Amino acid sequence: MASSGPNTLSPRANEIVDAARELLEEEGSDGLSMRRLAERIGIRAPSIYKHLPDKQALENALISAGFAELADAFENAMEESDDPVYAIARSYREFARKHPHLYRLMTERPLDRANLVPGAEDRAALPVYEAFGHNIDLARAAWAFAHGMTILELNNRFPPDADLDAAWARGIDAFRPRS
Amino acid sequence: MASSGPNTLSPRANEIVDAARELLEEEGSDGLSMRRLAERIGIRAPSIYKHLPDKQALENALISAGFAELADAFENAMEESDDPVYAIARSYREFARKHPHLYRLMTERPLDRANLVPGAEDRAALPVYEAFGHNIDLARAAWAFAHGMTILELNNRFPPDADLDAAWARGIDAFRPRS
DNA sequence: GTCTATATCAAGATAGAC
DNA sequence: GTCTATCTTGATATAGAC
Repeated sequence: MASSGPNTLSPRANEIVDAARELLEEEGSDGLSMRRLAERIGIRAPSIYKHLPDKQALENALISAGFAELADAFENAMEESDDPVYAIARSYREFARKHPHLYRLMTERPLDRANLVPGAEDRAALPVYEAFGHNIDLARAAWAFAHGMTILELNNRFPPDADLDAAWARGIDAFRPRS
Repeated sequence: MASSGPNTLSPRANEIVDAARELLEEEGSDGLSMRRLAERIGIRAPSIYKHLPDKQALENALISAGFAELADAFENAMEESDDPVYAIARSYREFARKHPHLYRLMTERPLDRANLVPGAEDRAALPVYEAFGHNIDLARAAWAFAHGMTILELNNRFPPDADLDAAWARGIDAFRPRS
């Protein structure tokens, strides 16, 4: 039977979400308005509401997709590396660099968890938990470090001459299980 | 001679900034509009512009004050403790908990450094640098950890049952210089 | 599935009188 | 130093016709 969950969108709705993703990545959250999105598709803003209930639903679809992609990246990285901590850190940083506006959307506000694709967040979290030896406190601390580095860089908070590779390396080293 | 720097505000302007601080702390950045600020003071919004050039100037004054207070907190904490890393981390977390909306304002966007009170940011950064043995990469990584923990908590990103004290402790431990 | 027209709201900022 | 009046912009969203 057909699911009525938040992940089931009509084909047309999916086209709109795809366009929203492009708009988001090009112009950031501020550029992602219903009007501008409609303009890009070639329709009028009110028409969007025939396919998606509101803007929150649009953002939830983008965020869910983001978590799925991040989970893919983590899983691939873990397979190809014998240094899990480094693999996770590098793919986290890479994801954020590649999709800075999506990353912001995914992290800057509370999640509307009830309306995300079920399991998407957990699937992304699991490889992190595993990479840190199932130590939940360590995994959370390491995530905080990675998010802090990422968002402070996106917000231009480090001096222009700061060696961020070195800071990342120092942090990764700090969180690596000690022999 | 009188300075014409960004830190010289008229007495009336300072009253307005004080009211803005209250409004910010009570209602967050979204509540801090020129109209609502004026309402709180008992004047009309356009009158504010006779004392401050624009909203950015208002925010810069708030941010500069925030850095000064954070620097005070760091300096006091360093004096009273023989564990600099812990002292910095605890006072950082305490500042953010006490002034979550100000903390957000101070960290969520690029700084308009040219128009902040000169030296305010540096004065807050110095104790951090010193606490981490003048290791700039370590200091930056530790800052990223602290900011990540803080902002992820403010954004409600940890599970409700997460033991954040434990995650903080684990992170602080990771960044403490090893014997 | 898309349209026009509109409701509703709120923001930052300026001109010019008093 | 404050006022009224106004400009300009832009957002989400709904009603109802086609």
